[in-house]
Amino acid sequence: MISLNFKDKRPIYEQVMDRLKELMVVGALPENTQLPSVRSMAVELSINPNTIQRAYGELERQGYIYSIKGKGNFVAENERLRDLKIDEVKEKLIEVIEEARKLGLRDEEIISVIRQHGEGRERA
Amino acid sequence: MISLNFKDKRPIYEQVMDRLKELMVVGALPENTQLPSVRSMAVELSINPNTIQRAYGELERQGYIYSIKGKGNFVAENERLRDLKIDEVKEKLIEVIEEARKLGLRDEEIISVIRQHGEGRERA
DNA sequence: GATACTGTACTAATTAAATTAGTACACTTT
DNA sequence: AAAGTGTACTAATTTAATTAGTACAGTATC
Repeated sequence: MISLNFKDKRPIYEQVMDRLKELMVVGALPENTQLPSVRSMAVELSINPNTIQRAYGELERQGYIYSIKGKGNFVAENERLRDLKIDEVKEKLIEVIEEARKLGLRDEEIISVIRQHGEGRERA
Repeated sequence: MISLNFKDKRPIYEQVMDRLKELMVVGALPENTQLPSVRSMAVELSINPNTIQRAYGELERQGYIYSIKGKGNFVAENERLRDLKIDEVKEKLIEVIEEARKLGLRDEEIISVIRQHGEGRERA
């Protein structure tokens, strides 16, 4: 389900979070799906259960999953998921835009970067 | 010239780099200006000279400054600076755009975020 | 040449954060 | 009761950033 990139110097729990978010948002993990248990996921990735626990805990805090003691961790509702992730991306986008403007780039220049980079995804 | 934010959990050398980049690109530090020596900057910020050395070394590697042994570190040419920073930001922008598209956002939606956020900077 | 700056390189010690290790306890299902 | 689940907690380890200290080379000035 997940594979780790050890070249990446970000913390493991963060990589796990990002990968799970992607799978959830894309629909590979539908809403209310039960995620692998903390222990089994740890075995699968050959890392410590505490690290998974941390990832799950953060994901729950952010609203991506919900957990039921004794039962497991489950994917949150689809609508919720998409909104959460879109908000995250918009946040990032705004940060970059502000940085670009500090450099004196005008909106039209920024937008042209988007258009020039984007090819063939419009009708997807 | 620089002040550190200890709440920020990014490495100090990275904060120093970003702040200097900003000062250089904005023009507060014109091209060929001599930067504070490794040792004096360290005293000013109450941190270790090695940390400044690392920041300067990285800045040179990235092309923002050039150093002359025995003389000091100096701000690179203006044209160079702006291009470097703009490339950085465009890189970041493209990453965010790609993430946004994965979520199914169309270019028009992304662009509308930019326009809605940007107010009053068009004529700056 | 001597002095006092500058950059640069290097090793060792310290600090802080992530990760691991191990244990314990509560809840659910069978 | 047994076997799974989540959760909390402390302690040890590992890793990266930072500090500490020293050394050496180039520049400028006297």
